[in-house]
Amino acid sequence: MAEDIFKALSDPTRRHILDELVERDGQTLFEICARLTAKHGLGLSRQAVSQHLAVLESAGLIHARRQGRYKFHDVNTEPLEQIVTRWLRPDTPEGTS
Amino acid sequence: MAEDIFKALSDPTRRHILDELVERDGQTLFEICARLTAKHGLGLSRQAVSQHLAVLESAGLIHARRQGRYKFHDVNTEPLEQIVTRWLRPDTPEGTS
DNA sequence: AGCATAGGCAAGTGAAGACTTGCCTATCAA
DNA sequence: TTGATAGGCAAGTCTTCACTTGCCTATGCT
Repeated sequence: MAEDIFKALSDPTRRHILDELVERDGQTLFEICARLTAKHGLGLSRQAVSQHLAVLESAGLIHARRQGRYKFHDVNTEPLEQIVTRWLRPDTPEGTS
Repeated sequence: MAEDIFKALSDPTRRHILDELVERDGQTLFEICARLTAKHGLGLSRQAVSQHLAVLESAGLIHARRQGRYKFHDVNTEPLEQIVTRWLRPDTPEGTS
């Protein structure tokens, strides 16, 4: 479960999606598709991005909230702190910002 | 080049190798093999570990120094700071510990 | 010299995963 | 209620990658 975040980060497209959501939170699938194409030159199908979002969500890196026919995606960078406490600052008592 | 660190971190064995080297720096290939088997229950061939070390080195996460017939491996966690500045603390002026 | 140790190179196999295609469901507006 | 929009599901393809196997080089010891 905690190991899923590394699998999630291993794909460049998923990292671009994270970049995109950090810059502008709460985007829908179609918005993310459009911005990936426009800003990063990635010609991806909607399904491809949808699957990437599923991976990111199961890793806990984003959270999706449904609202009508829209589904908004919010980032959650908190799981990334594991990387810091695992290798960068191993002696940190697990809860220090 | 900077993106290689994510590919390097995507494999569980490579993460265990990092754990091992953070705990005890400067190990040889055979030492790492032995400790992966003993402490993590991984039955890997020497080549497998060697290839993992190559990936970690090309990602800049470890540095190898040859000495006689031994080759010692040292960790370098500095590339991991990119993850922090990319998503966790994006406004950090790129050089603040 | 000869043998053992420490490591490297390269081709082959098998599985994981990124992406597509085609079809289906749900919400909203006219 | 019809049509358009936003999203989901389930194969199928094709590439990447982890690992093995077999052989080769280099250093050190006796």
